[in-house]
Amino acid sequence: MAAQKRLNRDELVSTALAVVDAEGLEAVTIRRLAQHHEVTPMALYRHFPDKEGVLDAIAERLLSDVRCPEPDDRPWHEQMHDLMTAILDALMPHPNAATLLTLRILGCEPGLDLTERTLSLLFEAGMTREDAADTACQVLASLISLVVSEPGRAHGPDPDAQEEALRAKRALFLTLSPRRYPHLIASADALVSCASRDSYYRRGVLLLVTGLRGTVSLSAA
Amino acid sequence: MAAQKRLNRDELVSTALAVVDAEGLEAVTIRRLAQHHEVTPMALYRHFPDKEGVLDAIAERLLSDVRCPEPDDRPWHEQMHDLMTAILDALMPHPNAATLLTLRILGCEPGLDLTERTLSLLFEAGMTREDAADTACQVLASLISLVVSEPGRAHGPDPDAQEEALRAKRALFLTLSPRRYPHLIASADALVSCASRDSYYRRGVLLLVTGLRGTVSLSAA
DNA sequence: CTCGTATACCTACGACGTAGACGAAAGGCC
DNA sequence: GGCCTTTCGTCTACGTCGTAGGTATACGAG
Repeated sequence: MAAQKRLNRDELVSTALAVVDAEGLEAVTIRRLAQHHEVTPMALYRHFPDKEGVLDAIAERLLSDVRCPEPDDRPWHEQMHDLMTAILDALMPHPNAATLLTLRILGCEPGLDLTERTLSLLFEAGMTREDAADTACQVLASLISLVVSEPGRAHGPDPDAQEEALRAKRALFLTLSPRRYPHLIASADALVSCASRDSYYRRGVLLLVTGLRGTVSLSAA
Repeated sequence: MAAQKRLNRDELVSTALAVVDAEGLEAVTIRRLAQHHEVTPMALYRHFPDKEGVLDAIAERLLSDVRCPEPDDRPWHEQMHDLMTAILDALMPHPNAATLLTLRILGCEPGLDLTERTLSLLFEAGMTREDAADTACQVLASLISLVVSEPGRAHGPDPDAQEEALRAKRALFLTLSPRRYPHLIASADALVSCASRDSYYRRGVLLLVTGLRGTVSLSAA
């Protein structure tokens, strides 16, 4: 890839992210990253404490990609909708890496910012401290899981293997007993690879926002 | 642990699950499982195709622990509520293992059963095939993520290290700028370890069910 | 008793994360 | 320029991992 003598942390993270996107999380190894930069594996330890540190940095990169909308004076749920959409926009291109975020949001600055913003909207909606905390965690986690488990994702070394895996999955669905799994077979296509990414994510956000509005208003009553 | 000559697949899975629960996913190695059963590492390959196979089996075990309630003639959303609660009850004791489920639900029988049941309730609610498929994925993924990212979880080799990690996180929160993170600091306690597990999960289910009812009724209108 | 099959064992390989000591180069200060 | 300190990449080496390939044993059916 790049052949400079002086390593650069940001570029290391970029190639790490590229590897995750192309071949999955388990393809990220210290040795491979070093090879990409034509450098000894141990060189990376000048820039990261250990491999965990590399993964942490990938997570932070993803979170810092979120273009968090500024607060305005629209109702909280509209702002929440936009915030959630912004988060999804940042994560969607990196479904393999998104898994990393689940336990790392509160461990880096951009993650803290996002959480703060989410909490502030939930407070605005009238939630208590505890409810807001629990709910913020769930909302953020749900967004991540929406990306991670988007139907149609497969983890393989290369695109060929991934397509192959999809075909296999589809074939496997056809072998199921129609008596036992009628609904599953009816929705088979949509389950193995979602019909429209766009509507999948729009439904996801809608479900959460609707849930929030509903629970808030009934606890206010 | 057990010192029998004849290995037993179910018991292997049980000790694997025990290891995950106690020390996290990365502590599960072929060699350790073999050691627990006083056997050569290669012996395990008579019972699992490879390490992935072991993880698959753990996932399947978790899913088969779900005590799926029988269909009855209450409204769909009440049945959905109970189904979700049943799933959470099965996953809650194994937060470390729950991560495995995200990409494995559709890969084993108990997972298919659960998905079928979820789909059937969503159809009953009036959803289309595509909507039901997308929504079922999201609901199941959200339940899993609810468990995986329950506030207060830490991953360490032993309970001491985990408690230590919690203390560290709490301390880190106190160093945050109150100007920049007012809401986050206000909810700090609940974020680092949730006040009441019970209400955390109840809120989680409520949020989803409310969201479902809301989106269904508005698409019907 | 015999023989096929299932099971466990042994040996060995390559990839991984990373500790520790070392050398070279960059940058600040006179 | 000359020097010194800090930074950064290199080298060597260790222990652990997953697992391929071949071998030994024990059991059940004929």
